[in-house]
Amino acid sequence: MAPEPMVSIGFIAKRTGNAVSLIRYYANEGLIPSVRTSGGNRVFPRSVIRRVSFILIAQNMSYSLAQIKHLLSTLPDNRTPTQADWAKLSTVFNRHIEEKIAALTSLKTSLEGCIGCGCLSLERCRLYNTNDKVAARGSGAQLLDENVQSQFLVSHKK
Amino acid sequence: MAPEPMVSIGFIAKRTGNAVSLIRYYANEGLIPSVRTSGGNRVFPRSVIRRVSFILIAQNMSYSLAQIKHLLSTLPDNRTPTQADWAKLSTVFNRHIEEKIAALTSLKTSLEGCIGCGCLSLERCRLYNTNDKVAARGSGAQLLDENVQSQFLVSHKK
DNA sequence: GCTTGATCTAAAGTTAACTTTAGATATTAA
DNA sequence: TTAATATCTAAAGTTAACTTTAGATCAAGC
Repeated sequence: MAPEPMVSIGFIAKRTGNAVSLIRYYANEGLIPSVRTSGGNRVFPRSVIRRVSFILIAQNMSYSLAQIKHLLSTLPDNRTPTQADWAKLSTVFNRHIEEKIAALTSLKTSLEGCIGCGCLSLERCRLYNTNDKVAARGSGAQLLDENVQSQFLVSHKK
Repeated sequence: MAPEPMVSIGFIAKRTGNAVSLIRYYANEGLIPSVRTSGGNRVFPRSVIRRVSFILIAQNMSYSLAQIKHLLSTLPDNRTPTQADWAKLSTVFNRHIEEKIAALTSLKTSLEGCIGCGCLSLERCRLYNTNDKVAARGSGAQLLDENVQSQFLVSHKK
């Protein structure tokens, strides 16, 4: 295989629409691979653009950087990821997306059933499978559990 | 209407599964209404349980507290929200859920089409409508725009 | 060779969303 | 009434995810 062309940090920043400081931050955090020029500047394989874009998408899905780092660890650091590498990662990711869609769909149904109508009964309102396995933000945030959602949907019962 | 029974901060905390400090924090931030006893302790209408639960659900959907405060502003502060009050809020919220589901579905389709298969062409991969109107975290986080996602999905093109 | 712009490091600053602490008062239960 | 428990305030601390700053070096074009 031909060696992949290396690009500067500014190039990555521009191509992904981010600040240079963010790319440097990700590099320091070990989220994206880089090597140094003889002068000490970082250079990146072009494929890092994909990696950064993946990070942004995953963040949008409420993954923490720690979780993303873990996800990305299935990609090789020492060579450019192949189609197969990305496909493997994609499979895991896809399952998370599906779970998230299912959770939202369930939440929507519950809201419609419980708030939209005049329903006041716990029996009809109780959620079954609304847990969101994906979202979780480090310290403060908790996963919503069934308990919480039930209370939201049922608390009008005196 | 019979006056709604008032409950303590500890009661709200326990019922919603949160720390007392969080309930106090929300009260201070104006996210939930409260009044004081003669001694200075906060007391809440029971309906605040719903409100807190709503906050947790909305946070799980990546709303910031500022956005949630805005959403909740359609609920009356001076009286217990009626079914109709919640239904109105629910309508807005429901639309956001639908948008989010649509965005995730689109992302999923794109991932399957672009990464799962051997597709390398920009034409077949480009996303059209994946913007997520809901998520946005104050300072650091950006909305994913079409640009970023395209780059992720297409960057293997040399 | 020189100037200009890009990049470097290390450390400090920022924001959101909380929690923790300390010391004081309120409330409840015996 | 008294002890135990709950709550209060104000201020400081915490964590994640960044950005900003300052002063120095690198790299590119003329």
